Amino acid sequence: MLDERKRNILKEIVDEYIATAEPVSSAVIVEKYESNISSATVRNDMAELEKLGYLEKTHASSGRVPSAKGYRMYVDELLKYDNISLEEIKYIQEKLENKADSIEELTKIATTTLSEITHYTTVSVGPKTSGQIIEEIKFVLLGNRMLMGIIVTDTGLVKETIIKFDEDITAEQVDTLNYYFNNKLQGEPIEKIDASLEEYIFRELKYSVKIIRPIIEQMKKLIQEEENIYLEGANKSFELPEFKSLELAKNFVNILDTKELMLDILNTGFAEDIQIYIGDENDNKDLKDFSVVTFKHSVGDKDLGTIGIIGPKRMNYSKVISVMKYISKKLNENDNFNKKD
Amino acid sequence: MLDERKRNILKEIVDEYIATAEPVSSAVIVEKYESNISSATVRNDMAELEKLGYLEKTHASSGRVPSAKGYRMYVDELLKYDNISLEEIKYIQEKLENKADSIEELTKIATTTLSEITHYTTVSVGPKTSGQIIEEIKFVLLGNRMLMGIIVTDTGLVKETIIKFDEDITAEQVDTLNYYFNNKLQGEPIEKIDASLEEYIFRELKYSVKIIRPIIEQMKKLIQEEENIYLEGANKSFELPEFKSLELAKNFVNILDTKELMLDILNTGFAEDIQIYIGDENDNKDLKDFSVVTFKHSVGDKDLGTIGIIGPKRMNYSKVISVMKYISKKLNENDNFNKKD
DNA sequence: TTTAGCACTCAATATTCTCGACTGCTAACA
DNA sequence: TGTTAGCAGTCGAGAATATTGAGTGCTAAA
Repeated sequence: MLDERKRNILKEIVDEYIATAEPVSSAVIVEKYESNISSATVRNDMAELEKLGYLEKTHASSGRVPSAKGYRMYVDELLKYDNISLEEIKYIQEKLENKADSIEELTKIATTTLSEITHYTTVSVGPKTSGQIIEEIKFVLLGNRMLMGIIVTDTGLVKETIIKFDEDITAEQVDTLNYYFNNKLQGEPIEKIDASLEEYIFRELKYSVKIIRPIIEQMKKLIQEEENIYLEGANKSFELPEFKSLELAKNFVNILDTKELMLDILNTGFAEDIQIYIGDENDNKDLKDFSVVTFKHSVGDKDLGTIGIIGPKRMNYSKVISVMKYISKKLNENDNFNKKD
Repeated sequence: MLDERKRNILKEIVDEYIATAEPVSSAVIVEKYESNISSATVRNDMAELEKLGYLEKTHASSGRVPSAKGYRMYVDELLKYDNISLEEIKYIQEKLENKADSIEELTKIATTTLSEITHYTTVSVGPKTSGQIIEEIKFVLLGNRMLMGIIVTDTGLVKETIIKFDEDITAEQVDTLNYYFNNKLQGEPIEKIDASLEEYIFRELKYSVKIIRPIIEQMKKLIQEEENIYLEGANKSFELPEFKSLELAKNFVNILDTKELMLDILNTGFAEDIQIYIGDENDNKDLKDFSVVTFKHSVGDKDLGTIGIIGPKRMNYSKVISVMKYISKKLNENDNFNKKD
C-alpha cells in the first residue's frame, strides 16, 4: 500500500510537524529531506497519504498535519527508539542509583528525571495496594493512646497509619494484637483486612469495641487509600506553542486536576509495556488534543507504580519513548527492594 | 481626608470590580448604589480618589479600577468579615469534625473545604518540623534488615522513615537503639539530631558503622525533608476572566509549580493572624497580578501548618477572609491532637 | 457643592484590502 | 507510467481604516 518513498515522506512530515508545530508544505519536504524529487511529486504523494487518512489539512490551501492515524503509524512503524544520548544515559544512571529509600521515592526520582530530560510534564502513582501479599503487620505503641499500624508487603511496600484511642493501651495488648493479626494475615493478600477479620479479632481478643473498631477502621482506610499522584513540570507544557490556545491550556489544567482521570489513565496498561494513547484514542474528551505515554515500574507481575508523560499530540515520541525504555530497564535492574533477603 | 461618601464610593467601586471584573464607571455607581447623587458628583469624587492613589484608569476614558493601595484600604478599613452563611458554617463544621487522624490530614481537609466554599485555588503545607520538641523516638524492626524510625513530637506530629541495612539487625539491637536515642533526645528540640548525636551513639553503642550511619542519615533526612505542598482546585482559577490572559495563566502555573516560592509564601506570617498579600506587596514578580491570603493552623505558639488561598488581585476578600477566620477558629477549637493526655 | 450638558478620548469591533504560502490540476516530458 | 514545470485558485494572516459607544473632564449654571 505505502511504498518506501511515501513512508519516508510521512515520517518526514510528522518529524517536521513535531519540530515546528506548523503545517508542513511540499516545498519544505523537498528542501530539507527529498532533494531528488520535485515538490509536485511530493504533493501527489501527500494527496495520496491524505486519502489514506494519515494526513489532514487545516484548510484547503494549507500544508499537511498528521492525523491520529498518521501519528499511530509513525509511532508503530516508522520510528526507531534509540534516541537517547550518552550524556542522558549517564544522567539517568546517576539519578537512579542508590538514592531512594523506598519504592515510592524511587518512582518519584524517576518521574522527575523523565521530565528533566524530555521537558514534558510527567506524572506518577505509587504501587497499587490491592493484590499485594502481607508479609508482616506490626502495631507500635506511641505514647499511651496512639498506635502506629504498619503493613509490609511482599514487594517491599511499607504502609503505615496512625490510630488514636480514647483509653490507654497497654504493651501486652499491643503484643496480643501483633500476634493475632500476623497469625491471621501473614501470607494473605491485603484485601483480607475486611469485616471477617474484624469478627475474628473480636472473637479471639476480648478487647472492647473502643479498641478494636478504630484499628480495623484505620487499617481498612489504609489499604483503600487513594494513591497519591506525583506531578512534575506542569509549567513546561505551558511553554509549548499549542498552549497559546486558552481552550487547550484550560483542558490541560483540568486533566491534571482531576485525580480520578489521572489514576484511570495511569492504572490501565500492562506491566512492562509502554502504553501510548494518542489524542482521542483515550475516550475522555478533555484528552482529545493530548497524548499520554505510560509505563509500569514493576518486578515480575508485581506492580510498583506507574510513570507517565502527558503532552500535546505533537509530542517527541521518539525521545520520550527512548528515554522511557531506558528508565524502565534501569528501574528493573536496579531494583534493590526485592533482592535483599 | 476621605469623607463618608468617598469611602462608600471607593468600597462600591471595589465591590463592583470584584463582582464584574470590568472597570467601573460613574454611571453604574449611581445606578446601583448612590441613587441620590448625580454621576457628575461621583466623577468628581472618583477623580479625587484617583489623585489619592486608590483608583486607576486603564486608559484615559475608561472607568476606574482599584489600585493596590485601593485594595489595601478596602481590606483594612472598608470591609467587615462576617460574610459567611449558616449553610457554610454547617458545612465547615461537618467537614472538620472528627474525621482526621493526623494533623496533616486535618489540614488537608480544611484546605479542600476552603477551596470548595470560596471557589478559589488553595494550598497548604504541613507543620514545620524545626523547633518541635521530641516526645518519643521509636525504632521498629521490619523483617531482618529494615527498620522504621518514628519520631513523635509535642504537637502530636508523627514522622517516620524507612532505614535499610546490608546486614541483619537483632531485636536486642533495636531495644538498645530505642533506649539510647530516647535517653539522649526526649524533651529536646528535633534539631538535636545532628553530628554530635552521631558521636554519642557511636561512643555508647559499639555497633558497626554500617548500622549507625544509615540510621543517622535517614533521621537527619527525615527532619530536613521538604514539606509537602497540598494543592486544591487549580482548575477553579482558570475559570476566572483574568485567566483569559495567557501571560497571567502561565505565571499562575509557574507559581504553583515552584515549590520554593510556595513554601516561602506559606512560611512567612505569624501564628493565628490572617496574612494578606496584595499584588506586588509580595516581591516576587510572577505574583504581581495575584493576591495571597494565608493563615496558620496552630496551637499556642506551635505551628501545625499553613493554609492559603491564591487568586487574582480582584479576589472576594470579604468571603475569603470571613471563611478563613471561621475555619481558623474551628481548627483551634477542635484540636484533638493536644488535648488527649 | 452639586449638577446638566457637551466635547473629547480611546478601546473594541467590524470591514476591507493585500499578500503570499499553499494546493490541485493540466499538459508535457523521460 | 511516473515525474515535473507551470499556473490558476484558495484562503488565512496581518495591515489599514472606519465605526461605534462607553467613558471621562470640564464649564457654567443652580
